[in-house]
Amino acid sequence: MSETRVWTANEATTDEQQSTTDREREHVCPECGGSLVTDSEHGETACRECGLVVEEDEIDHGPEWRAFDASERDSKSRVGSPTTQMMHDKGLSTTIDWQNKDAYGKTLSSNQREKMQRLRTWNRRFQTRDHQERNLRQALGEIDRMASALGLPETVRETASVIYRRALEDDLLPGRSIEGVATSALYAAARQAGVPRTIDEVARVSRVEEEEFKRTYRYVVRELNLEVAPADPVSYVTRFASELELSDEAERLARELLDAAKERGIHSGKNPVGLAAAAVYAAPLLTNEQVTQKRVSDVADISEVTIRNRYRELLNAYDDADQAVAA
DNA sequence: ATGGTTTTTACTGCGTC
DNA sequence: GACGCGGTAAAAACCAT
Repeated sequence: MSETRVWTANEATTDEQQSTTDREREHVCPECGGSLVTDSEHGETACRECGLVVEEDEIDHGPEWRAFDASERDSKSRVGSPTTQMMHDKGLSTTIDWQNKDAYGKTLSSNQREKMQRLRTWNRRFQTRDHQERNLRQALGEIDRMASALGLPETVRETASVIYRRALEDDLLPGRSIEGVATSALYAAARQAGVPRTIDEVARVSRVEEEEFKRTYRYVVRELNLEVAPADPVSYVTRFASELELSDEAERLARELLDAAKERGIHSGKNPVGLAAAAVYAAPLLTNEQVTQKRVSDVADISEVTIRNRYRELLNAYDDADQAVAA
């Protein structure tokens, strides 16, 4: 899988660095041998004779947004955020031309020139002062986008934006990416709201690499003294169960297993996601549904080994609890 | 930096379909 | 023979100090 990606990447670079002779060769129509003419504006090369369009859109007009799997995400996430592309000029802000000409190309009177100069000054001030605003707006846009992708409610987005603002005010941004901090804010907010998403889930919809995300998250939590309690394993059960298409009975059992484990204090120090994964693996065993460790491992992003270790503990704790009840 | 704990990776053997 | 499961050892990641 990664083979393919590397291959593609290599192709792309060699393409870009293609020698002029190679380019020359491509200026002959493969269909009729006629000469090709390139319309650079549209990045389209067509044959003058037969009209065959050889290459459409060879020029990259913008970033690739969509990633269809993990490896594509890796290769595409290098692109920046939309706003770096959309910076003021492409967006809504106005730029005032430096030439002292009006719209018809006539030169302006000295009176008008002074006026324009003042406008330019204000425009520039406005734009620089706006820098923080834009930063914030982009971050909030990112938070919104990711929250939607993760199905997180409005309240979580609000919490996330509050966290982000605090990070901004405390000068935590210099040295980190807007996306990274935005991602971290959202992850923290979701956990605080009791609707946690796994690190993998969040990383999957984020534009930053998982490593950077985790690093930034730790940093933000520390610097802002955020109080983020360990996630409750139960809060993952519903999602995992539905992804695995478990019966309601099994899902209920999974919660029960976790409750039993909680009472026995199996928890401390263990990854809550691992516990949840183990529960949604163990529960269907008891209800005679077939779910493989592999499937759970894929859904929860937890290794099969960990699932094995945890689910034994879960079942033991459950049995103990049973006996306690019976006695 | 360090040490202790947890998780992952990689490899193995065993039983079943 | 592939698949699911289980165990193990060593590496890696994580966390508090």
